[in-house]
Amino acid sequence: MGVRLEMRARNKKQRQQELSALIETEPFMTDEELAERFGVSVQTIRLDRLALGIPELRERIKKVAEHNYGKVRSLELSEVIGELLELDLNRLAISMLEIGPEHVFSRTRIARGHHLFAQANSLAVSVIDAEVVLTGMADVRFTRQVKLGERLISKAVVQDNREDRAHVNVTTKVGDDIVFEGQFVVFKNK
Amino acid sequence: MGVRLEMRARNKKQRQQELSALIETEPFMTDEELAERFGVSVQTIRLDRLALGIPELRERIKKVAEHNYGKVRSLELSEVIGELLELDLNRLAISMLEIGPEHVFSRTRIARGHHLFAQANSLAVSVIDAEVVLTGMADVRFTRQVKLGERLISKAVVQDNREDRAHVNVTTKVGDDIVFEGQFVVFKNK
DNA sequence: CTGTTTTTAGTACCTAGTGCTATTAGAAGT
DNA sequence: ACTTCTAATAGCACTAGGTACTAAAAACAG
Repeated sequence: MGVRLEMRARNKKQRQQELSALIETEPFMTDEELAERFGVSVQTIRLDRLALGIPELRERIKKVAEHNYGKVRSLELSEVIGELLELDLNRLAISMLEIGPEHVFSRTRIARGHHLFAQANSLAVSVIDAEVVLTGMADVRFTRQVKLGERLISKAVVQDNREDRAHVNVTTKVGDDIVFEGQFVVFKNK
Repeated sequence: MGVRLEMRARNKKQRQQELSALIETEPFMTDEELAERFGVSVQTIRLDRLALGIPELRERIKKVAEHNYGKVRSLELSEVIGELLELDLNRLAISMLEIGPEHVFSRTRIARGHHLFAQANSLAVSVIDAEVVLTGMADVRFTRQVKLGERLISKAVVQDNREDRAHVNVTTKVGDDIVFEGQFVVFKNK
């Protein structure tokens, strides 16, 4: 293997790496557009995709559609953020949330605080048995950074349950480490 | 117009209504599958779609994909939740967030607290000029319910900016009403 | 100049359609 | 019975954005 072959190979390799990255960030490009972008023929792009196992445009679009269809539902429309593991109304609730790429700062891979808050808050709200429950106040502490891939186990315990409001303490752990603590005051509208 | 003609027309009308509804809830069906479902020919389905202005499968998939793509990006991957209107580093920042259906409890159409928190938290973090900024503590109050369609204007003011941490006050309003107030303590990792 | 890799070109085929032009079935009006 | 209408069906040419395959050209190493 000589220098030029290595260089050619590197050109190909580099193009394929860039192609992967580009399609990841911008999945809605046809082979023709990609070919123009890289200054190669459409066939080369097809070969690259084949080599990299990247499906065709329509499959990519479909994937995004199906994926996000479920994701938006589970992230935004479900009653509890995360997966509800236990629920003893007016007493205690436990949920689990796995930190994925959508939860972290891309640069540091550390989870954004509001996702921990969201898990805790939605748990505090759902542990209370009433028609309408809304968060009134919250006092929260983020005691340790949470990284990509970690599993957050959140536990909400009802402290004081009055007619119109309740105090709920939530503690979130990763393994044995406490990463989040919060006191929530929630209001009930019967 | 006789009885039979009306009946035929009703059959057509009814089928078209059902078709609209079906495609709305299940947008990933081909004309062939739809034809089978309704016991008519593919051409009839095509005519129906034409009459109802329903685009073809691929366009429908694309729409879902693009829609959710932008949504997940703006909800989960952007640096600031909402739209950044002003940024004076280490002093003040303002953002706007319009409450859509993805932010509310479907039953009550009231915004979930963690979205207000997310807007405020991300603003408090982004107003600080440092390599890495993470939320350490937060003390928040939700002073008024926020309903679907309302626009939240969030204002973050830096109170105390030390070497390793800063105190940021955030106030969120809908029009002149204060709906959220929070004190955030953020930590800097230089 | 030869051998290898890389790239390009071209063909047949596929899906899920559009757009157009018949044709057929069934009922209504006369 | 004959015409007229609507609804439904059928067929054909064409499209985008591909797959899968074969063949040829280009680039480069030794």
